[in-house]
Amino acid sequence: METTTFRQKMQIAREEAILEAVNTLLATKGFDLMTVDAVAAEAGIAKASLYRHFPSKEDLAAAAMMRMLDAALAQAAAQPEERAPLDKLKTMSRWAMATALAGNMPSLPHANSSLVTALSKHEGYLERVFRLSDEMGGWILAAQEAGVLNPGLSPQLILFRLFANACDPVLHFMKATGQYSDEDIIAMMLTTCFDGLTPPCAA
Amino acid sequence: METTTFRQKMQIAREEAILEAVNTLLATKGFDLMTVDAVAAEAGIAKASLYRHFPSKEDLAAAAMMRMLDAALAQAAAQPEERAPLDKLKTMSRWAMATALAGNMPSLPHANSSLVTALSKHEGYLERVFRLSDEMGGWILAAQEAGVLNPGLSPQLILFRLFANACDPVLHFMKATGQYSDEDIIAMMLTTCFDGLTPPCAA
DNA sequence: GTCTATACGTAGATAGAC
DNA sequence: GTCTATCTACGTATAGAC
Repeated sequence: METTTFRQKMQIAREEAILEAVNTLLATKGFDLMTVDAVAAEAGIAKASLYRHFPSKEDLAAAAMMRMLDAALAQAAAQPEERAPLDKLKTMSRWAMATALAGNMPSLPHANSSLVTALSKHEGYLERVFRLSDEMGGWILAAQEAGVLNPGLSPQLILFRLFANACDPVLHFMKATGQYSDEDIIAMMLTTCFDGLTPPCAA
Repeated sequence: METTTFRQKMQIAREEAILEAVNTLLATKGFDLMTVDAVAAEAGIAKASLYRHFPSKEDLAAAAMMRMLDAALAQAAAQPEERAPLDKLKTMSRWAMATALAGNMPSLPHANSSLVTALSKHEGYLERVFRLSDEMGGWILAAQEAGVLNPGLSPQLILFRLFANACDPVLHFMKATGQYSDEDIIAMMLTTCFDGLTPPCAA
């Protein structure tokens, strides 16, 4: 059975290369402007071969999104048990923004495209989204109970805002000024997200 | 000269109808998925006639963006002189989010499309963006001096965050839950944007 | 100035050889 | 399983009649 196993490994490696290409292209050009030709070229494979691995452009993107969500879930799982919930949330947000600034965060189109409708029915994708939401949702509730997140806010709203950090255009605007390092930008985003634009408590 | 005047009025009315269609389609589908055929159909005009008014799809979108910016500038000009700078900023943000929730905020593609490159060289568009930025930038500085906006933050960052509110996906996520009115959502967005996610000052 | 009809390019997907 | 070559659909833009 060694042959089969080897072939499987090759297959997985090939698919990993494809998804890496999709990831980059989804991050830089977005789904609509990402062409399957470009994915094939970037992955160094013929387009027809690519379609042997993934049946459609939507499946291609869905696989890349799931890959990113798996990375996020791994980040979540890697959080030290003793870390405070609020710090877990900030760490997740930091990771997501760093990924985005590095050009490795695949982003969905805002508007109704074929992709969103496909994803909204995609089991594997939804399962991962829910799992990540549950985990972070737990931290949010804990942080609210601990009094370090505003208990008056809907946990859902907080979750959405944290998710939205990953694809916030402000990240790229600030980067485009050329005045700040990625770390600077992330720090500013975290400060303004959690503490707002108003001055800190006059204490 | 009445004939000419009448024709001009007709021309303007026709172009207004076209831009209204573009505005809606840009808001719902985005630039890439907006087809010129759809614009023509929505405006009740033949595609070839449409190209008599606007030389390209990019010009079409640029005109819609300028129309939106003019509306924003009108909002800015309509602010009562005596209103505090911070309230002027909030009013602008409220207007932008209400427009977005109503499906009337044309949004740019994040990624590099033909539109962004076209807009980045478009005089009329840039002039309006700068004019709006200057006006709001002045209010930001005043609010920082008054101590109601964090003086430690870059005014540019604050401006970007306010602009980003208009196209924040959280708006539509919250709307999709069906639990909140537009006013509720706007209030929540304003609170979290200005005061953050952490609890209010313990006073 | 508006229409119908069409040119032209391109993108997603497939056929069929190897 | 991978390739080259191709199909089909569609989107931007234009030609030419009225």
